[in-house]
Amino acid sequence: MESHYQPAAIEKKWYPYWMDKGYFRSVPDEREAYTIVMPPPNVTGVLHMGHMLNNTVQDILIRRARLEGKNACWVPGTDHASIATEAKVVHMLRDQGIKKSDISREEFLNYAFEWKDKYGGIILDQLKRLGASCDWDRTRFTMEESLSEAVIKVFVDLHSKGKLYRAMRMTNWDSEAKTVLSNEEVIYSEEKDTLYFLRYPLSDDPKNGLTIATVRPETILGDTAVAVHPDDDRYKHLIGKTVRVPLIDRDIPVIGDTYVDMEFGTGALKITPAHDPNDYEIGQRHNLETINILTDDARLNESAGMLIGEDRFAARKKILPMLEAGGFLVKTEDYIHKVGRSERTQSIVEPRLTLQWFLEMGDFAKDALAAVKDGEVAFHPPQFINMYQNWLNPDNVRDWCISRQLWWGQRIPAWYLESERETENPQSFVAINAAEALKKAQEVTGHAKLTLDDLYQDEDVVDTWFSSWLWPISVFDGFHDTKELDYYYPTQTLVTGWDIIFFWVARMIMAGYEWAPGLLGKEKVMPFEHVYYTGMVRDNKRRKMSKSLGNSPDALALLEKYGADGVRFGLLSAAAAGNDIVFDAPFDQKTKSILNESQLCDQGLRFCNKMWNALKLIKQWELVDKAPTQEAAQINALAIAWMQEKLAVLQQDLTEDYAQFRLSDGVKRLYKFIWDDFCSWYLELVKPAYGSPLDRATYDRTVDFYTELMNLLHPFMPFVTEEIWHLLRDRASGEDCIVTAYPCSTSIDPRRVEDMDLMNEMVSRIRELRADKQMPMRDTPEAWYVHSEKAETLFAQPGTLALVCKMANLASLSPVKEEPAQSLPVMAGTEKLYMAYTAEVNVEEERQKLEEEINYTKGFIKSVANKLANERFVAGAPDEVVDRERQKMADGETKLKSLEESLAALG
RNA sequence: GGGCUCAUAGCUCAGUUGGUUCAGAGCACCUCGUUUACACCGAGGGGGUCGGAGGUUCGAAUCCUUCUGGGCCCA
Repeated sequence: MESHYQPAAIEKKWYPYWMDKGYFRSVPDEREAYTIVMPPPNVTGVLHMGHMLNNTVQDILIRRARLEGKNACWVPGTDHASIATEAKVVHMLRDQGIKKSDISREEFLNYAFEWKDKYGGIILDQLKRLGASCDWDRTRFTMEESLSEAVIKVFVDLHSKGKLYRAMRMTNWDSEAKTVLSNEEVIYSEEKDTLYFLRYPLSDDPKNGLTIATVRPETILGDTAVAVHPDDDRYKHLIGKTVRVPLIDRDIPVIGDTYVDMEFGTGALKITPAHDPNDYEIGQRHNLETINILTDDARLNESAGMLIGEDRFAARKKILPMLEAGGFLVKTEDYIHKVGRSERTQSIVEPRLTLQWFLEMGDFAKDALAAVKDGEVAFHPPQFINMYQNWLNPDNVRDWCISRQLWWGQRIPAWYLESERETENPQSFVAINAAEALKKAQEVTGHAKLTLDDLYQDEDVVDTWFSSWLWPISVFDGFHDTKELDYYYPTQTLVTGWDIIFFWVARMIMAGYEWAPGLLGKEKVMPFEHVYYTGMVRDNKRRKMSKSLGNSPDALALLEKYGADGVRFGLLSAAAAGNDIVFDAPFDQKTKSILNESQLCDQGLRFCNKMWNALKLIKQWELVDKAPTQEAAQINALAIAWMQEKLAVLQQDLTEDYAQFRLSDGVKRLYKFIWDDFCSWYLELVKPAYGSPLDRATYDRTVDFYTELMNLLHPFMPFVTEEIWHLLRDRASGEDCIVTAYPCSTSIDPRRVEDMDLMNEMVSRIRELRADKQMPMRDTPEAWYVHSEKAETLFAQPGTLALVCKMANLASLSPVKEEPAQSLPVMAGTEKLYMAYTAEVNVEEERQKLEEEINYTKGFIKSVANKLANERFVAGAPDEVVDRERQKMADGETKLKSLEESLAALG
């Protein structure tokens, strides 16, 4: 056997093996289903730390369910990611010298699908390296035919229910990509700008006027009012009058609105409803005219009245000297404010009114909120309900703009009359295809002779979330056929990041309650029972790890270096549910780039090595039928009984960890158990003396224990556990760790643990004393214990004395009444022991140590006594707390007595 | 501006209805050690007034108020 654990070869071996055996495959049967749908990563994605964490968690839950004998089904897939993918394809085409505007929609989509086929599966292959046990036969893609059909069906359904409408809305406009951006596609950051102070003369008294402050002087051409605070003494007399917009001499009213911040700028605010979201709202309140002065690529249009055709920034440069010449520019100030830029093109986002499809969210939000409040969908950790509630309460919820000006996505199934192409809000005909739309158009207009040529389809596609909100239903083709949906839905657990709690989680809940009842004929059907939120993976500066920042280590490099088990351990041990995790990959100061290193993952790899060596130890023992000595037999019996008891408790604790989704605690618990309890204590207990063999019965039990531990650890670290599981015993075909349910140990007698804890304490204290006196390992001194009820009960059990001797390396341990000559005392809890010590004792040093401990113990007793003397404590605290205090008092006094005796004995 | 969340050892975090005079773990650091599974190891050790201030309570890391400082969402 290799001296060190080698993850690479072992991981390469098991994954294909599991696949060949079909262990990841799920088909409906009579067993209980445990279903997880993977949050589909973007087809453009490459594996990053967030994916690894998220999918490790899902894999743990699925493997655990599989081991519990459930029909575990984990559905993988990818998301078409409209904007990101379209940007990638546009970029690729540009590299080939093809402009998007030069090709047709169909041609573009061909290129896009080609791109998807080539790169879209990369991330899924990377997940295999991590050990993800998905049912790959079920891999879905949000743009494939069945899932797209579902999107269209749902759109038509919502339209027929009257929940869709088309309206002008202030949207984030990317004037370079010529598309509306969703809020999450806009990145805000502080930028330096200039605040221009402009004077607007009063219409009826041009010598007077008021001064406003703006960072966008070119937009004055779209002004339709100036607003002041109604309580502002400087201006309130002007409300109702009109002022004149500089350069174009348009008269606009001065209005009063409490939105205005009197402290900011001059306290007077120019209102440009077409180009600012807040101004738009104020405009709505005061029935102001809305003048759009920009084209879709952010040039001034005819409505501006001047500088027509100039880009918005060029226009700003040109208008300033004109304002200055006209005496309107009062002054300028440097100004730092948040500017929104397009995530894709970096261009400054232009607020713009566009005609968009909207979905009414009021009823949806109500249902989705109720589902979580009533506990039908449980959040882990539960505090995320607060955020969810905040999002969905009626005051905050906003209708969902679902249209996107892109080609890559499901095209909106709405048709319009060619004859109304230029009108402001043409009537629409929504249907699952053009033929149906034509029928509708013929009916509605009364023109039976309309042909397809008289109609044109909406150019836009729906938001990607409008397909992914159907994911838990559509991956089972639920809108087409409910055979699989009946079995797998509702799914059990959704594992995702809290950053998409509203975009995705809430919307899936909405879709679930909207369509699953009709499809399945059930009253209320949630898409999942539990939502487990993982934290964001951040770097050591607490920034979210992302490709654009370059602060994420290379996932594949980490897998290479530490093995999948090591990385899984590292990620998970740092990841308490919901809390963000700071990943420890260090920065290289020279190159300023992140290193593909991690102490946490290294700890995981070392853990694998520890287990590997424990296996080596067990495998090298020589076996005989009967233990060579009675003492060995007795020690082994004690060790086995203890381990059995500990394992029963471990199983209970782990069950609780899973129930509460405390997976990080679970893996740490196993780490401690295997390292400390199993390796450092149990294996040392049963380890035969040098040159001696081990009895076969103990060996078998030891292999049983280790097997059980591998089963328990398997969901967390699948590869190393499968390997060790197989090397522990010869296995029949079809017998594998991944599918072998573990037997349930039951607790027999908790005293076994208490007794062992006491012996462990004694051994530790003696080892400490030996270390303190620098006693070599080969020395085996005699030792004694002082009579007490506890000690007598313990040592009456066969093998206990031998056990302490073996572990503390003592020649003997026997009862004693007086302090033996040439010995040193040691306390283990309330029990006193002596160890033979023949070398010179530094009396002064020993005295000082004892005095320190006596002082401490006295202080301890005093504090407990104070507590017990307090009537309100004795009366108010629960009985068990008071009893515990009394026990502490008694133990403290016993200990104090022993210590004082030792001090006296020093002379 | 509204809301959520966090602050515990040098670092990253536990601390589950308030109850030990030990506030835990891992890593890092220091000392010692090659004892026949493992130096990717073992045995020890240093290191915390639980962000500050006030309050409730017999008792507060834990509950309340407030302040400070991070992170995030929305506007």
